[in-house]
Amino acid sequence: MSPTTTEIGLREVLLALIAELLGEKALERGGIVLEAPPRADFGDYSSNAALLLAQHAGTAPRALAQRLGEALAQRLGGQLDHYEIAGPGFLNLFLADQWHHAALWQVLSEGERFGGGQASCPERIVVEFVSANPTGPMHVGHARNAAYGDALARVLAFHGHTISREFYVNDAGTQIHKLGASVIALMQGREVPEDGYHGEYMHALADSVKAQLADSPQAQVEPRNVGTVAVSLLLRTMRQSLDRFGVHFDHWAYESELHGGHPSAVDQVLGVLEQHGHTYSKDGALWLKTTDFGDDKDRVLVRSGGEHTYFASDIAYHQDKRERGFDRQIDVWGADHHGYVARMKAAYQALGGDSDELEMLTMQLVHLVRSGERAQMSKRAGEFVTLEELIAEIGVDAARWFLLSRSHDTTVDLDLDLAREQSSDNPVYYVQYAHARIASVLQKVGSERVGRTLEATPPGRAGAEQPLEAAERALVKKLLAFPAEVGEAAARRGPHRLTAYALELAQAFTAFYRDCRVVGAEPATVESTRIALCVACQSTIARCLDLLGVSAPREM
RNA sequence: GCGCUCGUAGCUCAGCUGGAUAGAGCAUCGGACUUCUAAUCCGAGGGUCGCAGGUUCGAAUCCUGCCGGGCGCGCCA
Repeated sequence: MSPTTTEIGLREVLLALIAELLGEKALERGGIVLEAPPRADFGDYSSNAALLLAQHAGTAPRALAQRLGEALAQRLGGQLDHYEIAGPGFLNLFLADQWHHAALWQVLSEGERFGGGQASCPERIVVEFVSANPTGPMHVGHARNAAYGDALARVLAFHGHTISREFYVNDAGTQIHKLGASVIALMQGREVPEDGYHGEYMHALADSVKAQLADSPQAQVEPRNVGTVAVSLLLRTMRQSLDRFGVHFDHWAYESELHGGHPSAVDQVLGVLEQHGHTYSKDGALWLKTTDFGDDKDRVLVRSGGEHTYFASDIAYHQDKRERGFDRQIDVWGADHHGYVARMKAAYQALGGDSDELEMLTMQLVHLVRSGERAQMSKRAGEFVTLEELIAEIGVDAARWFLLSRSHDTTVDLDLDLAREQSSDNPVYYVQYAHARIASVLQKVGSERVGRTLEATPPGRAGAEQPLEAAERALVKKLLAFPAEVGEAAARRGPHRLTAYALELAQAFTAFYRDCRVVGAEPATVESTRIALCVACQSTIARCLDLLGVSAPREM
């Protein structure tokens, strides 16, 4: 099959022509795009190449566009219907139905791989996300973090990278002591200390800890010990919740392990920093000179009392990830951590790392909206909406979809009423419904007929001469946009783009379904083309939903 | 006060490494149902892209200032 059949292929042809006409150097000028223009009368694809290269070529933009157009028309032959020069020098391409047919079969021939594996430079990437403190249940903010981190990991993996998902467990330090003290207080029927953990879940937790430690009364009064038991119980439920949410981790990294051994990982990393002269002592504490690397003040690593700060553990954890050989580290953090980015990047450089290899993405807040009113989450224990409650109320699919439909750096309003609605007003149901509808159509067609269509070799794929309906062309083009969407979603760390794309694709299919009957279409070649469209569209919708972690039901 | 971030339709948000008449969903209004799943579809209205300058052939997009919202500024985690 000719490489000119896909959107990407077209771009390659165009670039090759430019190199031939103007020399390789012309391509060094970036920004040349070939994209679906905003209006249909600007053609199927449009390029700004002439605008950008006119100066280099020493000709007027429109004249250069004309040259490119002529050369392209010669190269593409019957696949190009015609081209136009528009505005200041845009080259607009109007592709023939023959091209659309070829492109559709190209999509089908790629099968499961369609849109994936395009990363030009595959990397080993560790994505650390959620990492909720194991001192209480996860709330809606964690749900967003989980949905985002997981979808990002899926997108990056599909794009061609090797991904490890990690959850960093803060199971050391004073908070565990506090948790233990709080549980002990409850077990003994006392009030929870002022600075302890309150909240409804603590009572059930205390009961569970008590049951676990029933046969060792002494162990029930040691805060650190009780805290550790409580953490393991909480972690178990967190893991279960995440499991139900469709989020799985490859590795659970425990902060406590960074403190074990002689010397511990933390001690070792402090040694490295000291050795490179990035630390100093002041007021009895050990400081890291993060200001040398762009932070606005230096940070404490070891407090004057001798305890390590959380920061010190975190540096050790990032060093550990470096030593495990990842090319890139992505941390997905809560909104309240954004002030932490500069110091962590500084520390990473102090370790000898390249700060570009470390990306810290901070998630903005989630507001729940119910009956048009914002249900603010309170930080006060016990009043937040938990991940479990969110799943119970709107289900995993809707929860993930809505949490993922916005960019991670903007606050999101989650409308619980809309999310729960099972109608076309609800985007997630609309997309799933399109998928189920295709499954139904294909079932009506029959697997034997579908198989016959897909197995036909190119010459047997008659129908390439059949003119296409507008809705068919539009659907082919929407399908072809998928690889670029995946590429953008991966490059910009923005899986939310795929929710928008999935909706557009579902809309394109629905328009096609309205205008073009599939089952029994005459002649058989037309039916074959439509079956092919259904198959390609179904698998692309399914792929999109899978990348988002949303199910793609075959019937609804 | 300092730092980061956001400000786009009535609402929630895309678009932001500069491109043509700024998009989607919801809401509103007007239409369509002897269908391959109506859990649907078609159409319409709705915008000084916070404000003001600057850069240029061209700015929602880049730069500066201002206004407004959010978050963070500990030898807490």
